[in-house]
Amino acid sequence: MSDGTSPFGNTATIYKDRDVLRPDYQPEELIERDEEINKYASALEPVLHGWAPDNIFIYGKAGTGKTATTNYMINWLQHDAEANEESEDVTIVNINCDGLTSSYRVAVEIVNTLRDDKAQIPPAGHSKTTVYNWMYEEFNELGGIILVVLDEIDHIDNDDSILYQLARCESMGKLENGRLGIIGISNDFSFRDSLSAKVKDSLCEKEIMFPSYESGELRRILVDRAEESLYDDAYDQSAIALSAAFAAQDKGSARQAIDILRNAADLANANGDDKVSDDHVRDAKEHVERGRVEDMIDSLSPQGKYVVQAIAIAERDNQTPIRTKNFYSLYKKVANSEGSESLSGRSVRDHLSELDMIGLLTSERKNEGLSNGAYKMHELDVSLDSVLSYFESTENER
DNA sequence: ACTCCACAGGAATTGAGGGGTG
DNA sequence: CACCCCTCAATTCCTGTGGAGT
Repeated sequence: MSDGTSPFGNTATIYKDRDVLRPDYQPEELIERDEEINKYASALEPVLHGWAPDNIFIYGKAGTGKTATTNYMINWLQHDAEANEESEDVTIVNINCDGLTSSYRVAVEIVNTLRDDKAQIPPAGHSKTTVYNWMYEEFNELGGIILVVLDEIDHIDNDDSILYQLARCESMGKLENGRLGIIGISNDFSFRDSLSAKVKDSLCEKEIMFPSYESGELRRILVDRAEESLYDDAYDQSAIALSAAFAAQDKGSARQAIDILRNAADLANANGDDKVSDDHVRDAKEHVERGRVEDMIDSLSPQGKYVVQAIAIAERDNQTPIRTKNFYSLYKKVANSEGSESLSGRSVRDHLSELDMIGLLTSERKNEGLSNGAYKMHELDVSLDSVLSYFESTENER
């Protein structure tokens, strides 16, 4: 198609500012989170008087504005602290714990964000104590008030010693020069309970719960974003309402609602249509769902993928919900046919419960007493088509 | 009320693989 | 180089559990 005309085709656009619909966009104003902002403000307010902040634990499902609200709050906090003579220097250490599965890794990440490029430390090799000591050195050098934000804190499994270290470093005399506050952000409601008692008490001094958005709230958020990002006559109100309704029906996630709208607008743009319509939104929803499923499966280990493949086969053959025992023999066939050894039943149970956690499938506990005992029934929790098409397309790559 | 099935899922361990220090 | 620290997927061993059967 190199005929001398621009490969970008028609450059007319329905977008005023497409960045507003990108997932990493930080809005200047937050809608529908007033109550949470108030609670947040009262927990952080002591900082402005030079006092130590409370530790804050934020929880709520994905896409409920936890991260956006946190960024909003710390921006204001730094702004006001600079303007206020009474307050000390405020340093924010913003860590996303995604991919940081252990206390050790989190400590390494904290040290590395505070150090310059030359003095970075590797993700393994040293002892935990060494890394903690380096971390305290960095804190002491900074002084003032240090706020450690740990986003997706639930990704740290088992060992919560980093949280203990951070929560208690003042009382253990490790921090001589400054005050430290922790903001923990979690999607997972059960994470709080899985913490050891001593960590729970100190980390959760203030708790703020972010409820899922309802359809009406999502619509107001979307209307606001649409006004900023799209030209007035480039979308139907019903398309906005439909995007909001889809997202509300699923998880009540604002991110998802905005994703759907952006994809719909991209579709309209690519087709050369001058308006985002309901049909674009419907197609976009399919596309977003498919992408989400692909991302989830992509992130799994090879064995995790066989488990997904097996549950999809069970679903296709109308065998779901399927009992763990029956699933296990099906899984073994799948793994073997893919040329792999099969895992023990115990490991497959672990994979199943992990897939339940991330939302690819759902498991229901049953119990039929003496004859049938206690067991679980599993079935797919996402569209079968998107899972099957994932495996068909990776099949072709080989 | 008590037993007992057939699993669920916690705990400890292993072995290969990332990296460190002297 | 020898020896140490941390990680990750998986294994083995084991205790917990809720209701049908007695």
